[in-house]
Amino acid sequence: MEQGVIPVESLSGGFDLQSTIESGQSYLWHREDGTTYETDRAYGDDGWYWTTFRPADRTDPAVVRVRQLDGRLEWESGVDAEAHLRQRLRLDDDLDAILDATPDDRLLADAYETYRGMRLVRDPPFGTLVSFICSAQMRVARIHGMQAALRRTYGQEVTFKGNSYRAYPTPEALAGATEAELRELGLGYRAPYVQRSAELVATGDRDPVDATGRPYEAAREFLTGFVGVGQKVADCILLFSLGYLEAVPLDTWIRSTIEEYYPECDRGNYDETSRAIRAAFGGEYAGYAQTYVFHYLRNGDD
DNA sequence: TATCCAAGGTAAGTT
DNA sequence: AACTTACCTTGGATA
Repeated sequence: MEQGVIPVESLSGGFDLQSTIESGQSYLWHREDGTTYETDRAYGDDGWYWTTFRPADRTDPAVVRVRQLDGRLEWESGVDAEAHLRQRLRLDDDLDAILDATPDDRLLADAYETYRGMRLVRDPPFGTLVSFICSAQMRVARIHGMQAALRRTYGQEVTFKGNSYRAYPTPEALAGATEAELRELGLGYRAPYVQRSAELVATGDRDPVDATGRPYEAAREFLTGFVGVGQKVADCILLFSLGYLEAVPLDTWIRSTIEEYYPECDRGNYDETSRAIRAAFGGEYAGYAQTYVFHYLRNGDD
């Protein structure tokens, strides 16, 4: 077994593991005790989270577990996972600099203050694609539960420290699923969207990674070529997986935030409203502002 | 106990 | 191009 410790004080702006993982940006981590996100807000004080990833030099997926305890980020894995974690949890983002670059704004300041240390994630593209296809008209806990069900049903088994885990399903595995099977897992009308989009990836017709490198709005447009992916879900994939930190998904929470705090940004359509709110959120790191505001307001301003 | 409602929207059909 | 409507399921609110 490999393991390591990353001192939180070595990270600019600190780190908050539970907020980062359970703030609705990632559905690909799981609590070691099997409970879903938000069943106990204090879980992150010392609880382990696990996920799987595919190391570049291996064919089989690897498990990695992390927890935050006494200012230390501890990890365990079957492989050396530190580089992966730094990328996956964006540990090298200069949060202090990002905060400094954020517009002087009461709402943003309160949100950043309340959840200091929360970072964006950089999740694997396919899992992010599927997660956010599943997110349509769903609650955070259920979206998370759907991903757990997909792992259990279609994921490759991985053993770590004597325990059995399931890797996130491959595109091939979900492409081979039937709509009826996916409905059995509770995906509802999202079931055919997931199957068809997985098929696009599995056959090579379209890969979410190929959005990378395009200008932001062109990348968003590219992603809407998947089934079940509109502009909002495309923005989530860009922000939470592909590193487009200026992306601001216009979900119900941000729309009501715009109505209450930034009414002049409501331009009546997605494209123009997106441009306006991204400008209000400071442009380059607008997605960071979005994620803090989303988490802050969804938890009731506390 | 029964009914209603909204949940991090998208696709398809209509004007 | 802008505007409706249907869509699965379920936990929590309301009656």
